[in-house]
Amino acid sequence: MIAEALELDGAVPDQDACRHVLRVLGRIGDKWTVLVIARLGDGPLRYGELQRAVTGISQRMLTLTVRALERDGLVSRTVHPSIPPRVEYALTDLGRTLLDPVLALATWAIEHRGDVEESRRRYDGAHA
Amino acid sequence: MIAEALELDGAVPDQDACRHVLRVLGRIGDKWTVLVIARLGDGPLRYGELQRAVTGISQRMLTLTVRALERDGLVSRTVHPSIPPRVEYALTDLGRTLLDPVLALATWAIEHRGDVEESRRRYDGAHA
DNA sequence: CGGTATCCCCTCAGATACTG
DNA sequence: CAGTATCTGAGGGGATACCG
Repeated sequence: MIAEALELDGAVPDQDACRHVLRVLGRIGDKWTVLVIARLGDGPLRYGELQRAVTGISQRMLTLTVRALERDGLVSRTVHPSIPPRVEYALTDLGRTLLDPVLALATWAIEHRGDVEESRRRYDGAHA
Repeated sequence: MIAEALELDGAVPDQDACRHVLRVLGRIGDKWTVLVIARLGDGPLRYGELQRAVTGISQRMLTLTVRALERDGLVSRTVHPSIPPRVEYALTDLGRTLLDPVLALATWAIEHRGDVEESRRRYDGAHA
């Protein structure tokens, strides 16, 4: 079922579309992207605010993450030419459309957390 | 909005639940997991069938992936003690509940693929 | 304030060879 | 057939220092 969605056709799998989906999944699954998107989901933030909001992220990774999101059109970067400089990041309309599916996955993770952890305990116990 | 879902409460962010969600997202986002789940979504497969179905996966990565999925209770592993050995992998009920949210994300990726690629072209052009 | 540049570590994933 | 063991290279990510 997912295989069909990923490949879009029957005979020859659409490797290209499939890899595109995987790249998006990889982006979503990386260490910081979802946290940044989640924070920006509550409204625009300046660079420093964003760094404080996403606990533990380094300047380097924050910059890399927002740059990648900006390149993909999910986040906008607005420079206010003042002293000191003021740079605001916000979700674009496209970025906001990502909120729902990501939230669905987060909800799944929370709802089934107990099941997963119980399964892990059983597995680790059995394979001791 | 997602921040609230990830953290579940207001005053003190639930770092624990948040990290759990991130671990699930990381698992989903890794290179092979979704492909394996997608293939098993069509029905049980043997080890070798699975490897042929997931183009390019090495024995090592297939084993690591299915072991992790088994540990989390998303995939079942059934050994038929025959000669030659026959091991079947299948989605569990829990694993099947993951299909919908993952499909939602895959659908988003496909629907908005054009937007993302256009944005990338503009970004790369502007920052040349 | 909002970044870049550099170094370095350490995990992840591929290739290869071997086993019950 | 269904794995395990070992080696190796690439790159993700932290720490630090510096710049407009």
